[in-house]
Amino acid sequence: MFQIDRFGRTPIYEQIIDQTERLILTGVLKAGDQLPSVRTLSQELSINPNTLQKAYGELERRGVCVSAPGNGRFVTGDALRIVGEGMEEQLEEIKRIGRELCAAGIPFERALEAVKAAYEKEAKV
Amino acid sequence: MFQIDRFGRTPIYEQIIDQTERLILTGVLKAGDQLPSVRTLSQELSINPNTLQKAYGELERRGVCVSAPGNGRFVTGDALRIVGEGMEEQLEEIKRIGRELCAAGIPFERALEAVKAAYEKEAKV
DNA sequence: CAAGTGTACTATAACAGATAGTACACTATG
DNA sequence: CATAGTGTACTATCTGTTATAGTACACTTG
Repeated sequence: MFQIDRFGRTPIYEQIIDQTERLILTGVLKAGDQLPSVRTLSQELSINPNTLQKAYGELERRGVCVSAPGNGRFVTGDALRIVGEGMEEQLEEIKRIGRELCAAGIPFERALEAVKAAYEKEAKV
Repeated sequence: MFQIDRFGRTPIYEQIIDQTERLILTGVLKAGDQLPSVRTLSQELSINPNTLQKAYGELERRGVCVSAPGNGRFVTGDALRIVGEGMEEQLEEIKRIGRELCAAGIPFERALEAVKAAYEKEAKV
């Protein structure tokens, strides 16, 4: 369910956050679903419980999940909307890269193809 | 000529690298041009000479510039080509984000508009 | 009560980024 | 030659982030 890359630059706790949000976006995790517990997932991924706690804490701060102490941690009803809103920033990132590509003389068609390919590939999956 | 953001996540030396390459892409810095010296630029930006040395060292490793000890540091003839080739990675980044946008339910048109807007904005400048 | 949950806390290690300071070698210029 | 300005090398230190280890406590369900 989760895949950790220990050698990349992105910290583990960020990978957890990203992948959890991704699971919500793709509908694998729905409102009310229980997230894997800190202990079990930390064992499964061979990471420290504190690292996981940090990731879950951030997701909670964003309103993506809530904790029920003694019970578990669950996806909120707003999770999908909240995660979706974060995509506006991604659009800004695309614009930033787009300007660089233009400055580099990369034709608009190539940038367009990249986005198109991404949508076609994602749609298949 | 250079703008440093001390509060963002991107390290200073990476900002120097990015901005130098950007200046080459936009034609502000051409083959044979001298780069600002380690001492003067470090004073101007209020950063440590070592930090600048690190940035310049990486640019040199990439073949973007060469150092002439006792004389200065200059943009190479291959600089524009080398920097341009790095743009392939940016296209991959766009694909990655594109897939996320698709998963988030952002319509293809919106992603397309973002790229289009970037190219139009850059072309004006 | 027992097991499983979240939470809090301290301590430690490792690493990256940045700074400070010093010293040396080279080149162009006056 | 002397000087100023250039690149280079090196050590040491500081800071913040990331990750780990270990312990302890509180809560809920069965």
